[in-house]
Amino acid sequence: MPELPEVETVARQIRRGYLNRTIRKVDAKPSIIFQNVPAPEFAQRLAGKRLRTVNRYGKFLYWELEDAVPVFHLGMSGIFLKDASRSLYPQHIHLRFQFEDGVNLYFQDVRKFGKIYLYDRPPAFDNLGPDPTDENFTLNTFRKLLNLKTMNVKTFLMDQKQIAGIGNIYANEALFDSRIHPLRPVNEIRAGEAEHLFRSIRKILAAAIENFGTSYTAYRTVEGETGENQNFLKVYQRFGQPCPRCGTAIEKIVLNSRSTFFCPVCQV
DNA sequence: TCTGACCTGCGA
DNA sequence: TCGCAGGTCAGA
Repeated sequence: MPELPEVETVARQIRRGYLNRTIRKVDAKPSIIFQNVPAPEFAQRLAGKRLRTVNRYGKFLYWELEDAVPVFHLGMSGIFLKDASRSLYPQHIHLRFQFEDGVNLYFQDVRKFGKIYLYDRPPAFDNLGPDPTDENFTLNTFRKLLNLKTMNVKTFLMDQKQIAGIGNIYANEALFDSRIHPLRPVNEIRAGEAEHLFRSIRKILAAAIENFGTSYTAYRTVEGETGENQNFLKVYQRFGQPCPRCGTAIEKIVLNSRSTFFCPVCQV
């Protein structure tokens, strides 16, 4: 699934439905998605613990329980579901959390690119750049990040070491909104353009969160519903369709093995 | 900095 | 059968 808006949607829904509940039991299928502890140990260490906080940094979701902090990265196809009967791929459910009062939460990941870690305390995420929804992420910080970089701007936006949370959909959309060509070298972006891009990133991500994320393929909310933001995308997956601003056909190129969509007239 | 590898499902 | 899909790594 999942870029920042999808993970944020999931975090909010888990917070709303599960916060302060105690996990009675965890069923964990052995799987390559478990990174630093095997599935049985993961299950054993969470049993009996109360869910105190649900947090997100970039594309990472993490929970705080008494002395255990599970960290989830949803990869390309990881989703949480409260009702297993809403799963289209029950054979790919890796985790079931049984909370008190018979409430369940399932983790499904068809492609198994997701990753699950277990720590004693919240990680620092110090290998990641700033989260663009954080209030400490200012235009000034953004400008400093852009300086001295020679990579193209789309690669920059998707590089989690630079900024944490933006993936292929929202990199395309933010560049369209700010009228910047995806291949522009970062250090050649002018001050006014940098400010426009900064505002576009915040605006695009906020709107996507409002719309419960983008369901292009696998992503579903915890309720099992599709998001709604796919109805508002301007360029992503719109190759050949008219640019909503100027009517020119949207172009598609491959950049770092990822499809990249832009308007060849509006974006310079 | 680029490419392939990791996985599975789907549609052309 | 092939190419492609909201991601990230290791290794050339």
